[in-house]
Amino acid sequence: MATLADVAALAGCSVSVVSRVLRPKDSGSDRIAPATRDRVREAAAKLGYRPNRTAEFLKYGRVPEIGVFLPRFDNSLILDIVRGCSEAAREAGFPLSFFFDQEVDNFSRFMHDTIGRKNCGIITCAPELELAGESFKLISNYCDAGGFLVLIDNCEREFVCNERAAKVIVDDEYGGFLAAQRLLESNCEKFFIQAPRRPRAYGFIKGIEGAGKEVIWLPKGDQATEELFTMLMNCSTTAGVFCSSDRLAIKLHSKLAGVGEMPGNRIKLIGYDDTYNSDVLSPALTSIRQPFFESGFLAVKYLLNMIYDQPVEPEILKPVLIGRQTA
Amino acid sequence: MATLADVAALAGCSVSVVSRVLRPKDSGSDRIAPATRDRVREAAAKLGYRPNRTAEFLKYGRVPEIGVFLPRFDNSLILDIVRGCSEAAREAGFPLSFFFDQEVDNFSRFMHDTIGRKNCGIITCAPELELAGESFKLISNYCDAGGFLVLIDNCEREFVCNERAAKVIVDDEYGGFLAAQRLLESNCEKFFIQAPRRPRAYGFIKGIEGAGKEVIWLPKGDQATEELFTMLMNCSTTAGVFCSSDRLAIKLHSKLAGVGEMPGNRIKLIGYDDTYNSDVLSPALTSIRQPFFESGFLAVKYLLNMIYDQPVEPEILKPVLIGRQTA
DNA sequence: GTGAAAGCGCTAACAA
DNA sequence: TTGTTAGCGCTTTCAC
Repeated sequence: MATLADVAALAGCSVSVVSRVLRPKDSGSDRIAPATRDRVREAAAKLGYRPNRTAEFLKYGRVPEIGVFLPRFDNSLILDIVRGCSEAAREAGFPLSFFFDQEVDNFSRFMHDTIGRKNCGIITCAPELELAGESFKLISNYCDAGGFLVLIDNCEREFVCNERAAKVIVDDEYGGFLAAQRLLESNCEKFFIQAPRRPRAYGFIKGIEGAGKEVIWLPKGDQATEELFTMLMNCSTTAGVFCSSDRLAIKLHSKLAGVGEMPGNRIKLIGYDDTYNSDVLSPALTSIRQPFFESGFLAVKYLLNMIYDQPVEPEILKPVLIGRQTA
Repeated sequence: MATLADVAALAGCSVSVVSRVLRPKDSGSDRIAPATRDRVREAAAKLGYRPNRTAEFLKYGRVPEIGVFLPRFDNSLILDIVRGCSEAAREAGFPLSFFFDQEVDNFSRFMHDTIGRKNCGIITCAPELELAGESFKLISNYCDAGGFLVLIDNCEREFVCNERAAKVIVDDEYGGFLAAQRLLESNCEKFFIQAPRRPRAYGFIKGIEGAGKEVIWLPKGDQATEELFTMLMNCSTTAGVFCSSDRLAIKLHSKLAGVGEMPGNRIKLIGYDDTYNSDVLSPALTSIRQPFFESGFLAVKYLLNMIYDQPVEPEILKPVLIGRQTA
C-alpha cells in the first residue's frame, strides 16, 4: 500500500535513505544518522509499510518467488510441509510455486523451469531421489547462477552446504529408535520390522539390538505382510512390530483385528507418519510423527536468511512418538 | 530469460508491438499486420520467451500472486486442491500464497492481509464458513478495489458471480446420491446415515427415499457411532450405511471388524472423501471421491481468465464412487 | 550522511 | 499499423 516515497515524504528525507534504512541487506554497513534512521522507522511503522517484493527483485532481474519440489504422495505429511512453507513465506511476503513429484526426470523439468523463471530460491524434499549426477549438476548450476537452495532431508546425505545451499534435517533414524524403545518398554519378547532399507529401519534395529535382542526384518509388499501375519499368529509370546509406514501398519492391523487378535494385547504394533485416520482405528494406532510443518517453516526461513545475507544455523529436527492403544 | 526487447530485436520491430502481440489481454482489439504478428510469434517461440509477470503487474500497482484460503484439515483432500492450484498456476507463471484455516476471524485476517499485498486474485474454499456479513463485505471490497475471486464450493450458495467473481462447484449432493444408488443396488433392506446436515446427506436421503425406502439418520459423534453400532448388531437383515466421511466410516468399520462382522457381508458401508489409507483397510472401504484436484486447477484457470479478460464458463464437477469391498 | 538519477521488464498513452 | 516515451516501486551508483 504505502510505498518508499510515502515513507520518505513523512520522514522528510529521500527515498534512497529510506531504502537504505529499511532493507535488511547491508543495512548495517550503510552510514545513516541515528536520528534519521529512527524517523524513517517510525514513519514506516505508522504507514504500515510493506516492501513490494516485486519491484525489489525486478531490479535484480529475479522474481520474488520460492519454488518448492515435494514428493507427490497423497498423505497429509506433504500437506504439513506445504503449510509450514506457506506460513513462513506469507509472513515475509513471498509467494510459492509448488511442484509435486518424485521422479528424476520431473526433478529435471522442475529445475529447468525454475532456472527459466529466474526465481530467487528453491526448497527440495525428495527423499527417494538420488541427488547425484544430472540432478546434482542442475542444482549446482542453479546456485552458481545466483539461486539459493534448501534441502529437506531425512538423514545426513553427502550434500555440501555453503552460502547458497543449506539443509533441514528430520532425524529419521531417531524415529526408528523411538519405536524400538517403546516396544522394549512394553516387554515384548520377539521383534519384527517391516520396512525397506532406510534410516528409520536402521534406527529401529540399532535400538533393539542395542538391548541385546534380535529382530526379524521383512521387506515391504503384500506377500511380506502375509508372512509376517502368519509368523505372528504362530508365535505364542508377546511380539513387537514396527512398520515403516502407517499404511503398512494398517494392513496388518486390519488382518489381526479380523481374526480377533487385537493389536495392543499380545501383539504390539507401531506405525510411522501418524497419517490422517490412524487415530480413529480401533484399537488406535501408535505412530511416529515427523515434524514436517516445522521443517517446511524452517526451510523457508533459511532460504530468506540466505537471500538477505543473514546467517543460517542448521538444526536437526526430531520425530516424536504418538502413543495410542496398539503399543 | 528472454525479454520483450530480445524478441523485438529478433523480429525487427519495437517492444510495444511485441507486447501487443503477446499479451493475451486485448490482443484481438489491437490492429497488427498479420505478417508482423507471425514474425513476432515466431521470434518469441524461438527464444522461448516467457513473460515476466513481476514487471507486468508492477505497472498496475499489483503483485502477480494468487492468494488461496483453504480449510486447515489434515487430510489429503486439501492437498489435492493445493496440487490442482499449483499445477495450473505454475504453467501460467503465477506463484501462490496459501493460508490454511476455517475460522471467520482468520478469514478476515487473510482478506486484510491480501488487500494490503495488492495481489491479483484469491481463491477461497471454506465450506464451513458463512460468507455473509463481515466476510461478504470484505470480499466485495476486495473485488471493488480491483481484485478477482473464485469460490470453490460444495453446493449452490447464494453468491453472486460477475466479471470479478466466479465459482467452481463440486456437487456434494450428487456424491450422497451415488452412495444411495450403490446401497440400493446391493439389495440392502435397511438404510442408515451418520452425517451432519449438509448437501451430501440430503442427496443420500433423496436417493433412498426416492426408491420408496426409509432412512435412519444419526448425527456425528462417538455416541452416535455407538448407537449405530448397536442398531446394526441388533438388526438381522442386510443393512446399508453411509457415513459422511471416511473418518466416521473407519470408526464403525473397526468396531464391526472387531466383533467379526466384516463390513461388506451383511452390512454394507460407504464412506466419503476417499481419504489416504481407506483402500488399505481390510475389507477395503468403498468411498466417494470428490474431484478436488480438478477444482483447484479450474479455480486458477478461472481466475486467470478473469484477470486477462477472457470468458469463464462455469462448470459443476461431479464426485465419483470408488467401489471396494465394503459395499 | 544524504539526494538525484538511472534502470530492471513491461504496458499504455500518445505521436507519427 | 508502428514507434516513442513515461512510469510502476525499488536499489544502487555517483555526486554532493
